[in-house]
Amino acid sequence: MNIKQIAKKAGVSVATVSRVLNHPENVAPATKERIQKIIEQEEYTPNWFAQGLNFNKTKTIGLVLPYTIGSSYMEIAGGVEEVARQKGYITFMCNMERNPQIEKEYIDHLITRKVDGIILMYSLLSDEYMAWIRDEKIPAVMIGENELRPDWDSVMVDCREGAVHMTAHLVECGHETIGILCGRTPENEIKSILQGFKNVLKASGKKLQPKQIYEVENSIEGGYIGAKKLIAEMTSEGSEKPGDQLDAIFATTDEIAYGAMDAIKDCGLSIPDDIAIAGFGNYKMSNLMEPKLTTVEEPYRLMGIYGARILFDRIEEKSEKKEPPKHIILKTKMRVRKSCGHKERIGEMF
Amino acid sequence: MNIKQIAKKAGVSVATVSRVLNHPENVAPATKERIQKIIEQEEYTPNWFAQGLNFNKTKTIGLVLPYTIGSSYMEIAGGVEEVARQKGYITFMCNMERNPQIEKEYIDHLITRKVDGIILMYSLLSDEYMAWIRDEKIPAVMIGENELRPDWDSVMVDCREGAVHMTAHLVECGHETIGILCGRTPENEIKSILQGFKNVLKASGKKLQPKQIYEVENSIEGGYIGAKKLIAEMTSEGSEKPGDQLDAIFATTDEIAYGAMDAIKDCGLSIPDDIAIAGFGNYKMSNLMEPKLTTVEEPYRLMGIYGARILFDRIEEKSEKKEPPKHIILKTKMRVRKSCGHKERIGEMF
DNA sequence: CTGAAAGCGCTAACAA
DNA sequence: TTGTTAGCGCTTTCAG
Repeated sequence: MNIKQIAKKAGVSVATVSRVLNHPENVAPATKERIQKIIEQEEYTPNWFAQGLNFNKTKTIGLVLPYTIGSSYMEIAGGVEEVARQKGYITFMCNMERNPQIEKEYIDHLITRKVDGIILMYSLLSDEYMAWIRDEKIPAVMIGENELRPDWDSVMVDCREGAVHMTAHLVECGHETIGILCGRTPENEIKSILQGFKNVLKASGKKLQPKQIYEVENSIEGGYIGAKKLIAEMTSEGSEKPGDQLDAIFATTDEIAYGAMDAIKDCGLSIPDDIAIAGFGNYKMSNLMEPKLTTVEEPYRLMGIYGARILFDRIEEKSEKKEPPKHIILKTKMRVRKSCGHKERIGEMF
Repeated sequence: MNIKQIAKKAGVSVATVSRVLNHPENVAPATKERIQKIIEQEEYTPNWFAQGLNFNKTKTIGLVLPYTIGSSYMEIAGGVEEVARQKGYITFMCNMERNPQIEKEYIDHLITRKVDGIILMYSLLSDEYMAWIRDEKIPAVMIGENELRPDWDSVMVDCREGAVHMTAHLVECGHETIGILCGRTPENEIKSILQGFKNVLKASGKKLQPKQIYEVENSIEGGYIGAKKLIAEMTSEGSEKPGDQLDAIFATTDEIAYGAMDAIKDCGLSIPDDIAIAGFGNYKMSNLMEPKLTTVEEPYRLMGIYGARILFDRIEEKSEKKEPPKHIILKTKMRVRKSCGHKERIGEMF
């Protein structure tokens, strides 16, 4: 059923039908009602392409994310999707598998498909490529970058501060030698965690040898392997107790922490008495680990919601006066549970 | 940049440009190359809407899912998305929040947007509504239905068999009284699990009172609350040990099992000595629980991959001769770990 | 308040 | 091999 047939059925011209769809105030009430009834009866919906050809708008956004697994990503995605749905938009899900090549291909697809806006989660794109997106004049917002891109709207988390709090907590719990398992985005996100970690250790006079810092895959397996290596590395020669030189492990991701916990247990060690463990993210399961994982909560869903709101503000923005880029920095929150051995202050801090 | 401008730059008609795009074999090599060079230079891409208006194809599919959280859903989604990407398609993610109203709205959106096909995960739609989708002549495949819809392509899991294996295992481990925590899709999916469970109990002469069967939200919280109630219900009057009449809990979902484990521990009970616990799904974390969770593995990713393949077969199918609906039934796999107290056969069964 | 007709960018049938 | 032109379904300007 197309507009012509509706027009014929109503005994009017296509222009009039189009008007009741787009400018109903310019149609005589009687005609309008008659046409509306027919539209309803026939379940007529304007052809998407024809409308697009005229309006160049799709009520569609693209969401590019690193993986489809991983609760943190999906919570952010859920936040985005919720806002989009409320606004009447529908969302393309683009799983780039943390591969910049795939990310680019997807963005090409999105632009070809005339999405009204794009959200880039933990993007891997170079600045040159971003410049190209800018040229396409399509609104985009970045979520989860850690290095600020001043030219782009973004939502980030103050990971450095989170790491500072956590490291301070670890020190306060009496841990002398703390190892760190760094995973996550290849280049940037761990940087600030590591920075916060180092600063606090330095300030509190704890030693930090290079071998205490370990880079791992951001996954349960990565955490397992990394912890095993770290423990092996931190064992005195001839000691029968593995990891005797290590008091605690700070994992830059809860997922890594899960794997590390498994590894510690596999070594016959107890958490937190032999080795304490701290995570980052506060994934849903962290509260069910044994012992329950002390971690830094990141407000994932909120990141998605804020990101989407900024995007829709841009989309609806009158193109004449563009506001300068917005940068939202969200705070983390300590979740002190049992895995770090803090005796008194179990509960929530900060 | 549009086709007209390219044509002018190349000194040819738009038809010729269109030809090098769609039927390059019908263009003289020299002209073709010249035009291609210009297309590349100008980074010209045909207008999506104009093309759509002619082809009525979008290289786009829609994926409707119950939630964006929950590793099982996202694994299925990941499988779909992978196949779609390989085929050059891009996927709309429609989170219906397990609400049939939202599901319908999304499907309307998808149809309006002229997607080439739709995948419905754990759909809540009535048969009448499905008939309406049929009228729109848009290919759709169902993933995760349990009641077979003979008219529709579908990928399902043989949950009944999985439940049979698990229940048999529980019995074999020596558990007399087994409670079951039913969650998941409101109406259908648990049905066959429950059926398998009942059959085995009956066959092995175990008792099964109504109070051993408990319906819960399909979530960690649901599992926690449900287990608490179940335990309370199954405690002898005057007993100081809660749940003394209960030997094991079968959760129809790993998520429910997680919550239940937490509840059991909170009661001061040990797993599996006081109460054993079994799950269903084999989510990623089940291997990290303490004790490690014995569960029935569902091949989630595969469900997505198969579903997508069927869909693309349909999409590419010559409309003349339609093949009859395909129904793929995937098998589950036992993952015997520690939470059920089986002493000898730790490892994999079946 | 309504209709005729041009145009959005592209494809393909038909002619040359 | 190439060009001309009629659509695809809709919106909107311009007349009436």
